[in-house]
Amino acid sequence: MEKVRVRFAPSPTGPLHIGGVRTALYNYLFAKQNHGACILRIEDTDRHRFVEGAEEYITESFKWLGITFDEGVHLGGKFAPYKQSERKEIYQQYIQQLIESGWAYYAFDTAEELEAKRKEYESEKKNFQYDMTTRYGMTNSLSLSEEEVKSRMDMPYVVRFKMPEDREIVIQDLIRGEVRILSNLLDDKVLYKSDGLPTYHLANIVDDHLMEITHVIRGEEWLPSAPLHVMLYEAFGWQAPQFAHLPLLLKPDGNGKLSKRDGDRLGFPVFPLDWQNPETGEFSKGYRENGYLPEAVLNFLALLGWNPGTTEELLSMDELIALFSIKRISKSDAKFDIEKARWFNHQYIQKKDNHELALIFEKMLVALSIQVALPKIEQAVALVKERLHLLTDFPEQSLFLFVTPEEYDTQVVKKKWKEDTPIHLTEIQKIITNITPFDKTVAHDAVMNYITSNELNTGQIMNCLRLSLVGAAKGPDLFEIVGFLGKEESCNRISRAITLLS
RNA sequence: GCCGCGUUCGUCUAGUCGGCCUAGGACGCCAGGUUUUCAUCCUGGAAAUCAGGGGUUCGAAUCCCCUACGCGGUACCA
Repeated sequence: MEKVRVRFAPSPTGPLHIGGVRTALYNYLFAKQNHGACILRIEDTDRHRFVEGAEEYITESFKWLGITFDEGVHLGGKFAPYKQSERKEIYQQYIQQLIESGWAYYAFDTAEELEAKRKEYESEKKNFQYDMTTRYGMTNSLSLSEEEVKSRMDMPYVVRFKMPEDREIVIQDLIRGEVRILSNLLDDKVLYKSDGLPTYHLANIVDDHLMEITHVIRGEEWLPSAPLHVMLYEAFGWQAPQFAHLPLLLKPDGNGKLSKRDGDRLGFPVFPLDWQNPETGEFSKGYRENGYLPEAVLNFLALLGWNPGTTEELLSMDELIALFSIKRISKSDAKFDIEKARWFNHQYIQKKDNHELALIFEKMLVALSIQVALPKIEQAVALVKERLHLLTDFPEQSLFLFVTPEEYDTQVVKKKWKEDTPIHLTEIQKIITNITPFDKTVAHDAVMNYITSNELNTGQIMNCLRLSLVGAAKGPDLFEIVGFLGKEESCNRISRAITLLS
């Protein structure tokens, strides 16, 4: 058995959130570093919140990101099944054990009764909690006689944990150190629902134990229920795994957890892949479709709440695995910064092979009904690569290389296009035409020679030439463009500009 | 309300058990340079009195206490 076994256990209630991706990444890095196992478990014990397609989305996201699991749904493993809805019988057995040992009890209070109770307390500015102070006044196997309990067993009921009194529960957290809480403040959580399925708390503890999980690395939102989990391990007589509660990812502006709404509002993705909710039709964009490279997303995410202890920030997956350490995870929440994510993406695009990029861009061009041979695209990549922050920047950065400009930037025209411009451009066109064999360097020298010998304004002429070829005052080196377009197309564009702008 | 966790430049963070921190790096921002254009790139700069207040100490961002603020939790959701 591996000495380290971790798990990522999402609930299929929607697309995988970017914060979840980071949690999964940390689990993955920790497992790989320790030659352990990383498990993917689906926690689908809430039937009401189940969303069609969410599980497939999660799987596909990890596939894109390059995070692999050693065991889990779709993968199998020695502790299968890895989907909680397929493990119902297992939980029934364990909840029975808890009832028999006196750690849990049946409760018959209906949702309406509980709601009424809460309202009642609320009106007195108090908070109702199903706990040691109230449980004997409620309808459960603690307050009812054996006979009464028996008679109610064919009606819906839940099973609650009987939180022990006067205990100081200590959680040893790998990130936060010791966290202490008094058991008297805790409530009797429902472990088993009336629909025959366990709640997260029960299923989670049973599965982590059965699957021999050694380290639970999860979001800080779980810290408040960690004492319950610790007590459950005690109730079962099991050794608890080690805990590490991760700081949360916060929205870039203001406060609060990063949510889908923030992404929509601020215009950046919060999910790895595009997602459309099958029920509401609501659409959410993903990093993949927005032109991010998975390695950039991962690198950026890894550094949100963790650092290697050096000033190096560009880290490959292998480097992350080697360098990762739970000790270096920070305690405080991190605000999400899409600008830095863009910067990482820019860096990774520069590292990426031109041919690989060309294959990606070929599809984008096809989608725009532009057919270009792959070697030509690769050539274009070499020209515009360094100006790309997102893969999706490619079309707008390179379109003029493939398509003759339809319009000319009016600002530039106004500023640079003079009365004698057509005369000079016509001359330059002749110069270019006469170069055989055609060569961009020769073309450059010849044009420069024309400009200097006629004592012309270099910038003004060059900008007009650029305007003719590109349609705007942007783009890579002018003669690289001329070289890319070739003699004929370059001359055609010059003619066209002269006609349209004079 | 109650419980828990947290608090260093706008943001991500460094700051190994107090002294080398007149607080370092990165993103972003600003300026200059390179480029006949734009972007990239290079150089430089502004930017945190270390949340505030008390201690302890020769000496504190680093230790202790209090306060404030932020976040999380408080469901038959995970």
